[in-house]
Amino acid sequence: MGKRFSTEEWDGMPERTGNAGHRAAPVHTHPDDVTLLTALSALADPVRIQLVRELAAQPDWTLSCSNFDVPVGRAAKSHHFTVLRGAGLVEQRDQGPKRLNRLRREEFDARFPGLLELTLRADESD
Amino acid sequence: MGKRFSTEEWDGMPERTGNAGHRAAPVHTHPDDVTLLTALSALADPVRIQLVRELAAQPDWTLSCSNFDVPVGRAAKSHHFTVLRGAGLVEQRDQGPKRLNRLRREEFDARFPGLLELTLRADESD
DNA sequence: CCCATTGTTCGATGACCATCATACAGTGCG
DNA sequence: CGCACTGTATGATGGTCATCGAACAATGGG
Repeated sequence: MGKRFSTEEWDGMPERTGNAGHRAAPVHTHPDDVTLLTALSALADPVRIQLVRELAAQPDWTLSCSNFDVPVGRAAKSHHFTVLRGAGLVEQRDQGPKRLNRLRREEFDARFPGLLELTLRADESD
Repeated sequence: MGKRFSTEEWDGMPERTGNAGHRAAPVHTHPDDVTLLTALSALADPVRIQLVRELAAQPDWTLSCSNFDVPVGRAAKSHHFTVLRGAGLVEQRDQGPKRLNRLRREEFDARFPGLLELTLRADESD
């Protein structure tokens, strides 16, 4: 399992570290490189729990950041996605001006078995 | 300076909730009444992770608070135990001047399956 | 080539939290 | 009783973090 990015064929892309345009590619952290403390801290926030749940409720690569309905502004939302990437929970891919998201289910669950399932359980009020 | 309990007030108190002495019984929260956010927040702290692990490494009711080896003073340690009780992770029982501890394995695991096991896994550096 | 959309960065701000030192209280023992 | 031990409460402090507004940048469409 050497590949960390889904090296798909989103357009004829040159090198660029898997980035099609001139934009700085988002910094990702593989779950294997994530600490338990980091993972728990990332999920110990109501907004981020919400983001993860909304993300899990839709197919991969269908939601851009602006599509998430959380009660914070753009800046804070961007910050939360940075945290989620740093915890190995979310992968992002640029498509045009948008940044599409994917929940790293398998990888994260392999590193922290059960944690994601626990977070996605429906019977949680807050 | 704040309000302090006088011995007289407490001498008149009825119902000491299963407490043998005159000391205020520790406030417990059952895991069923605990929010996922609360549980994750409680475990998203290096000192508390350490406390839970040390607690899990010994038989129930064998460790008093002072027996735990964490790099904080008594006051902070007491605070951490309050948080752990509030998250349904720890149960405490007074015995003499000491306060003995027990990890609520079954109950907590029933409420948050896998979370405790995840925390107790040995291959975690920080 | 302008421009709306999307997302990031930056500085500031306020809230929360972990920690400490200190004072206080309960317990049991000599 | 007096004392050592154990844990809690209080108030202060410093640090981290979530949030915002505003400025900036990238992208693609008219």
